[in-house]
Amino acid sequence: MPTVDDRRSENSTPSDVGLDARKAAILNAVVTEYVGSAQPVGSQHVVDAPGVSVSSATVRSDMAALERDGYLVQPHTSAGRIPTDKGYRFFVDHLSGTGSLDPSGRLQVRQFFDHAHGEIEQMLERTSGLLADLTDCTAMVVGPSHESASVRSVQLVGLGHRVVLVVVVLADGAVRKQSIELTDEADEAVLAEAGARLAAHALGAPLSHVGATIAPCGNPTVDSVVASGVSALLTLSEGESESGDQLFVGGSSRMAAAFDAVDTVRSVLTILEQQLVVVSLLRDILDTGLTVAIGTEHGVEPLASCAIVVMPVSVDGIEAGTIGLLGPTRMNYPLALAAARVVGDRLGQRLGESAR
Amino acid sequence: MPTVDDRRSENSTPSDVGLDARKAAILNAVVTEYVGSAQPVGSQHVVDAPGVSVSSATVRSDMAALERDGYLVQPHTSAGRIPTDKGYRFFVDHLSGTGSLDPSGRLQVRQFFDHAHGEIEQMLERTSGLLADLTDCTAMVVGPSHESASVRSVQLVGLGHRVVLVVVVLADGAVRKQSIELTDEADEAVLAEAGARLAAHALGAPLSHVGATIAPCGNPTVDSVVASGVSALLTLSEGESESGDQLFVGGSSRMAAAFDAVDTVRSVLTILEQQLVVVSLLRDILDTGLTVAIGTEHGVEPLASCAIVVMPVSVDGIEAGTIGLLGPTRMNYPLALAAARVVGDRLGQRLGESAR
DNA sequence: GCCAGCACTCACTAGAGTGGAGTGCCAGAC
DNA sequence: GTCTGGCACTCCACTCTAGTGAGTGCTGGC
Repeated sequence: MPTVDDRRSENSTPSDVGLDARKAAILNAVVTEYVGSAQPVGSQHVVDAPGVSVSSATVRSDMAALERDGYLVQPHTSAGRIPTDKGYRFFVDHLSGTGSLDPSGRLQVRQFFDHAHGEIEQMLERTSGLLADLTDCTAMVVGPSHESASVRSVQLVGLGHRVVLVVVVLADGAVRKQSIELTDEADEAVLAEAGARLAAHALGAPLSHVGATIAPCGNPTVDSVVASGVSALLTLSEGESESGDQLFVGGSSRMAAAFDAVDTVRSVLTILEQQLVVVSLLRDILDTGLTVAIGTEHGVEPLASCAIVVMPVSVDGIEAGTIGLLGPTRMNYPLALAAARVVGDRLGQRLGESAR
Repeated sequence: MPTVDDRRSENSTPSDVGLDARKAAILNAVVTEYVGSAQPVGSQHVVDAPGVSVSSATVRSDMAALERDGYLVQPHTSAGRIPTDKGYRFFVDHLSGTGSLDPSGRLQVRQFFDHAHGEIEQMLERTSGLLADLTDCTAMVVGPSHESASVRSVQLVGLGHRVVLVVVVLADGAVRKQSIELTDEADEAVLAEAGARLAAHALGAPLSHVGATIAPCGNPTVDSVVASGVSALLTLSEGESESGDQLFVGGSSRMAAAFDAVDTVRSVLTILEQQLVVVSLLRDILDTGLTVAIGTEHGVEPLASCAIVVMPVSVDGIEAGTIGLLGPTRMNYPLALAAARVVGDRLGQRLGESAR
């Protein structure tokens, strides 16, 4: 099977790929060349590629066959060839499984995780920047879902003059807050009492399981505060499910470098601004079992000239987030895959350490 | 003085502006036309503008004078005129003070604030989207600074197996968290005790005033937890000052529509990705007493073809954030100013309500 | 001070010509 | 069969050359 680093393909059998070894080598060479140059690739540029030891005439006839089969296109007659989405698909499907980063990239990753500190949100944000730097793609990092995390603590903090902050800590370390306005002033004792009752009510189960009602204790002041508190919890639960998971996008400026049509850039950026769309897009790709979605393979029309590399981040085998890399279809797939894999692994380890 | 809505300028005296009324009217017309069309404006297009009731020949001679004085430029001989930064500066300096939004924009703002809910961060984020929609600019919203807010609550929440979360609530409702890892397991009682000691230590003063040491209480387990807690507080304090205020950027895709040179777009987006740069840029502009910074008036070179409208958001007279609008120098200044003013006012009111 | 008229400038467009990178095809060699 | 060198062909990208028109500056008269 052809590998990323050395494109030896003599040992790939025609039957398992639908393309004989030489055609596969030619296709690989065209993709690699085109990714680098963004120019249609002619037969002459391919003859020196490894695995292709034939004349340009032979390459031409193979390229014509590849075009018939839908792997390549010509922008016009008498131009070189450009890979189609199907061509890219073949390319990524036949990459070796474990392409790795170059040394300087590996160093960058190591340094990043050695110096990473701060809370999870900050780390995810910075990770998106790291990935963008490594790959020259736009990076999307989705944080772990907190929907199933149980409530570990509920506390009421008075902010003065009838305004009270409900602070909820979840078992995975996430903190949520919601301010409520009381009808009457409440002193510290009342807040403590109400906080204790709320805690008893909500502790141990996820926010979504918090009941809407709570038995009154008899003290009307406390009961009214508790009622407000419960509705705050419900609001929080709602927010948790509707806003989806946290998304961090880094390096969106790279999209401007990737295309020269300014409206492509605009429409891609518009998509990136819609958290919900991006998160569910990544979700969808993962659900269909893909790691790379090329062109129209995902359904989002404005991203038709883009490819997306997705990598789940797992902590101790449990999925705890997603990494996504967005670039033009002519992105550097081996690099993107390697970067996503390495950073995803390290990130998973790191999250595991702090969550234990 | 010329106004935004009707460009009557007969009552402006030459002395107070450096330009006679007709020249000012012509300049206004050129700016308005150019903002709309992005095409150099010829003398013919200006003769019908209000305040200009002369022939194109006369307009031409005035335009030549305006060019001599640096308000206009020609891209090339025999082309129309384009405003210079100085021209835009004159334009904005002589706008009527209170341009207002069109009815549909006002409606949009009203609806937004009627339906706005959730905590402050979420609201600021959405506000940036609203502003971008209203003005077709990229919107930047800087949240209130929490640096001087005093600590209202400190709580330790065990997350299991030696990991403890320090949760700090500030008087303005901001919540900060920092996880710490203990050397030994600590039970609830120890955490409560340590939490109480930390609270006594930190309460009432801003995070930056938290002392680095705290007298031991004798119980070595508690003392070790307290020590970790103090260092967590210091880490938080550090984070507070170094990361600057929270920034929300909305509608960055609008920058792609604003320029047709793709590398201008890229360099502008690159700037927008740097929180610290953007926040201090807005700060600087406000500090120099400007509301609008055009072209190179702010020092950031990659934004030379951009203009920035800045509007402080104040709650009860105290500055509590900043609104910024970023667009090309040929942006719609009256609209941007009006939107920033209206949204800034409403946002200030809103923040006041919930913080009271 | 304003304006009609005039000569002039120069980006933009269209069309013709050219060079070159690339192709498809074919006949012959292995 | 498969590969290859050779050849005719295609068509983009580039250059060059008008031609067009929107725009200018200037001038002389009102």
